[in-house]
Amino acid sequence: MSQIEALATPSVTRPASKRQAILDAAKRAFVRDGIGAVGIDAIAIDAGVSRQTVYNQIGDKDQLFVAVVEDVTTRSSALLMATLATFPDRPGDLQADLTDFAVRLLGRCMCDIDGRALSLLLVRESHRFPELFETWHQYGPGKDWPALAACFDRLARNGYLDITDASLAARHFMALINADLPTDQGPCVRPSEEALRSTATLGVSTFLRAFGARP
Amino acid sequence: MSQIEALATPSVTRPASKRQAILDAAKRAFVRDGIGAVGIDAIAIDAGVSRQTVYNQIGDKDQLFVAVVEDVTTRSSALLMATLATFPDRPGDLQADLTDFAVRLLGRCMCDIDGRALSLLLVRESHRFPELFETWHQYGPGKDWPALAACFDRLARNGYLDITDASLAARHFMALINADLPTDQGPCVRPSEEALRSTATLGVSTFLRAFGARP
Amino acid sequence: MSQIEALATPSVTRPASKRQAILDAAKRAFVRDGIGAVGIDAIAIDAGVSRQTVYNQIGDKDQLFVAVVEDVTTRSSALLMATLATFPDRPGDLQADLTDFAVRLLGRCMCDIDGRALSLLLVRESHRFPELFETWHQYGPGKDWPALAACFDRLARNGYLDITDASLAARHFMALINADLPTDQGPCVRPSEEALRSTATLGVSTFLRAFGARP
Amino acid sequence: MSQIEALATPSVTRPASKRQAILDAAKRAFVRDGIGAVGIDAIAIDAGVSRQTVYNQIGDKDQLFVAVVEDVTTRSSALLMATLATFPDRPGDLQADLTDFAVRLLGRCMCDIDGRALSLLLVRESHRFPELFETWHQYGPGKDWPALAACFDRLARNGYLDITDASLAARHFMALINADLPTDQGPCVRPSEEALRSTATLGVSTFLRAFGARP
DNA sequence: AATGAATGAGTCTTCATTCAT
DNA sequence: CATGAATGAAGACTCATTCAT
Repeated sequence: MSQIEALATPSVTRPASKRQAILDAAKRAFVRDGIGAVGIDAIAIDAGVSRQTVYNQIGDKDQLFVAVVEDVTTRSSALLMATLATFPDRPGDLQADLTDFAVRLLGRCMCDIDGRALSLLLVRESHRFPELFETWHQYGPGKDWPALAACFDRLARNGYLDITDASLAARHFMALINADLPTDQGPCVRPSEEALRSTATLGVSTFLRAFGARP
Repeated sequence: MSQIEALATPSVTRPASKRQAILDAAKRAFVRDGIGAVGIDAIAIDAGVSRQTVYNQIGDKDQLFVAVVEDVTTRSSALLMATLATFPDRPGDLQADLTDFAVRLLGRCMCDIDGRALSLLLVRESHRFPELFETWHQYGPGKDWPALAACFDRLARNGYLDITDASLAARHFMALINADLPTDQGPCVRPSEEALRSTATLGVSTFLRAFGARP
Repeated sequence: MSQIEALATPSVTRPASKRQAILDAAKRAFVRDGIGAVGIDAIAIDAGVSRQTVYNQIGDKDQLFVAVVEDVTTRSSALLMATLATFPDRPGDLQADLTDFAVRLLGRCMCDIDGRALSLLLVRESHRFPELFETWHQYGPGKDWPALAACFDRLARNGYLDITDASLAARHFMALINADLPTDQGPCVRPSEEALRSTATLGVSTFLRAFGARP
Repeated sequence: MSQIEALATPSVTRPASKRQAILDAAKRAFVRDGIGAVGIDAIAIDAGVSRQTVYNQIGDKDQLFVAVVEDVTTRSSALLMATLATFPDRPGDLQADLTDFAVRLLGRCMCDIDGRALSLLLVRESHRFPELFETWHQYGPGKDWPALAACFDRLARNGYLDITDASLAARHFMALINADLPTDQGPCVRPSEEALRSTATLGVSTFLRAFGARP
């Protein structure tokens, strides 16, 4: 929030941000404990608001879950698209630039620890939220791999890669750069920058051994 | 149980198998709904026993969870080791034999849908079962990748692969053959045999592009 | 049981004594934990019989309680009457003989730890066992103070005491010799013989200071 | 609460008194039925609050029991000390003044019907509340008999009694004035004022026959 | 007679939700 | 908006009792 905005809302800056505080607290609680094991009170306290405010602003627990999923989906989707925009279409140093991109992607995908846990939650509770589940399937994480495939397609057309199936290359790229990340390593363990770069380097290296253009 | 055994034990096969029936039902329920959302009654009904029998045979919910984890760990670990024993050390057709092995591995790893979901559960509830978590970390799934690495090391020494880090090769191999499997695709979706073979073929293909020995 | 009886019942000596074993175990459990907190299983195990035998021999929990109360009432009443029969009507040494009698009485009244606890139980559950409560009130412990009063009346008539109300003397005698006994001192604490004799001596001493015949 | 206070606090006297209402209801229920046979719901209804309020204000059943014991201990101890302060150190009419004091003491000791029953409960459940049991043993009822003994000691020094062991006199005094009170006479039977005076008169009479100073 | 299991009831405890202040 | 309380509905766990073996 800018200073001007802060000045414009003298003492009641919250009304808008309270909703976000609730959503953040709820997200944390949901991914940490699961949807059924969280108490509304705990969320309210963590968000610094009263229980009633949760009900006033958002509604009951199911509505809260829906709101959290929508919030996270929107945010992480935008983040992912923004990251894809940094794909090196015409790299100077293919190995180095692709590794940098992979590090950026992982750095975001790890903020996706939340998104990932939410996905599992959503799958688990899919029978209770069929519409949300559908929406998420269509506009959710899967929808973005085609965008990544397009990136690799451009890179191949530019002569940097030797691939026939850009979609497959995208999937294997993702698999390789994620290979060393401990996906089940317990809650809230954000890997260090070095770990990210290490696994990205190794993954890109293998990727290029398989798909790098050969003279 | 063979037909002969079935005939030999007309009506009293249960006493021993009731425990197993409970564990199986509990495993299904836990991985489907999470540990907190399952009712003991539902498990008992699913297992075809009475609620009391659950308490008599195993104990309360926590003990039930521990028993399930131990049971699954033991079984899946044995299965994995048995599968690793079929690794093609001296393959006739490298691509084909490695793909067959990958299919076998995936066929077991998918029975490991249970194991995988249990892992997530265990991570989530690790603070409530610290000892179990520790044991599982030491003797659990991670301990077997070194065994796979040893397989690849043998393969490389036999001249079939061009690798310097067998452990890395093992990790990337696993990542590639799992790349197309929808890990979060909802509960209990066992991929078809064709899907398994397809993803295995693609994964092994890329793997060999990267690490196959070149003449 | 005599040897002949033992021979007559070769391997099934219990059928008769099992009932008593159950009643004893039930009594212990009831006075220790209260009627509601006891499990039939615990009683059965303590009695060394199976749960079914309890139901076969006696019936459900209420019938078990009734049987225990009747058993204890019968036994302790007989014991008390037998003890009263040893009252020193014509003592050689009034102080000493009365003290000996008090010690005997206390020794029985303390075995009556059970009886006492049962009384409290019966009072507490009186609304559930109205007939038993009535019977116990009529034939129970209260019915015996008149007998003790008669003893003191005889002693007074023989010139050893200076009392006008034998019943009052009996009550005060009981109060005094019980004064130092820790009635609430926790479960199953049987006072030592010395403690019994000490409190009896002090109580009888005060009693005789008040009611001893003066020349 | 005085009329003035009642007027001054029109409708919101509760917040503080709800806790007390719960404790009172719980005390009644515990001493009536025992700790295991009482339902939290019954206590809540009797206290005029909701079940949740019990849990919010105090906690689970064990904490409720602890709170009740502490409350009763504190109150009855204060009451007893206040009553002891009215002991007639220099009585005009020894028999009459001592009887009046005994009546006051009994009137309080009967509020001790609660305390007494609680003692038994505490003894029975002592293994589950070891610390509470210890505390109660140290600061509980026993600690006050020395105070009564000091009263009798003063009375003797002033020439009204002929005793050598003030502590013994105190214990026998208590035993005698309690002799006719039906301690096990069922629940919540508060003796009439006449019964109190009668038993006090008889007890003090015997006490003075034994220990009254003789000219 | 003893064992293991089944059934149904009951209790404790927590939670989501709403209402009054 | 926050606080505290009330309500109703769960679910875990225990128990008494009965059956079948």
